[in-house]
Amino acid sequence: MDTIEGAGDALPADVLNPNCPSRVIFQRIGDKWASLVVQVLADGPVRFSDLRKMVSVVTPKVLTQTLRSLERDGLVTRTIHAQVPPRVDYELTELGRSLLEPLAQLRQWAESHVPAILAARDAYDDAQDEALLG
Amino acid sequence: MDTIEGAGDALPADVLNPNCPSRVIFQRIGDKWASLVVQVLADGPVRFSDLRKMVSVVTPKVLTQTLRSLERDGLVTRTIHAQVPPRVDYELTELGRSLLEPLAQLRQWAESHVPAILAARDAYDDAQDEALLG
DNA sequence: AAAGACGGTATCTATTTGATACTGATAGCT
DNA sequence: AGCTATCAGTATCAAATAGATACCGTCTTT
Repeated sequence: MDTIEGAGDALPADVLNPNCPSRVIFQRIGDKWASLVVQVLADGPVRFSDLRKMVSVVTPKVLTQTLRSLERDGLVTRTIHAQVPPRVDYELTELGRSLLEPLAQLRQWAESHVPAILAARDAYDDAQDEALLG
Repeated sequence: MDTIEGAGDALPADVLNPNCPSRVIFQRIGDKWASLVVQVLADGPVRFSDLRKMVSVVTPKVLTQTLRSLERDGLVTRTIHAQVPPRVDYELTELGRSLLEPLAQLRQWAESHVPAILAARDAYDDAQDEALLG
């Protein structure tokens, strides 16, 4: 397989090509809200208003955008129930569910390394302050 | 542990709290360029200009921003060599290296599911077009 | 008749990202 | 001496994205 010079063999050249599909997908996973929504849907269908409560502080516009793109990518289904008041359920597809495991591992990493990262931030910011104040 | 009502027990309430540290970290991981840079640094130190070539299309400003925040979070070190022309090497810290594994798994997922996602996109877009054209 | 639940959309502003041009130090060439 | 190139970034401005806030239509309940 082709590799980028200097990058070693671990990373296929593809990932670095801006037109490469896996890069596109990596950006979807990296979307600010998408991975959070996926995890919230882990246990079954959730309706729009409940999603808003669970993924607090997200505005309805942005939540809609997020859900639309997840739907477009086949990770989530949207089901309208003909009721009043309306009920729209969002649910993970098989594909969406398959994403839960790698996401959970990433979350695990995050949770176990939060202290180290926050400590690093504090140290860095302190150093910056000192440099500014002389 | 506290959980959000309706979310099941798999997801701790913390992750949904906007002030929760793990959410902050999740956004860093989800940063558009950060995870890419980390993976490019997997095999050892890389200098700024090489990073630009490898993570193609990223502008120097954005690359600098990305590197600064990775440095702040203790994932990357920045070493200036007193040379001319200047040489600045970026290298993963132990903490940064520990992120490689979960990232690799995510990438693996991405690569093996690209076809399904692209197919879903095409189908979705076709359906949209049809709806518009009547 | 009035108010509320629900799933959004519309509009406007603030923040982030990106394109492009440029800087300062020095080395090597002519 | 003057010209050009390398390198690691900044500066400046435009474009895309995220976010705050207000509003809509349908129906039910009070």
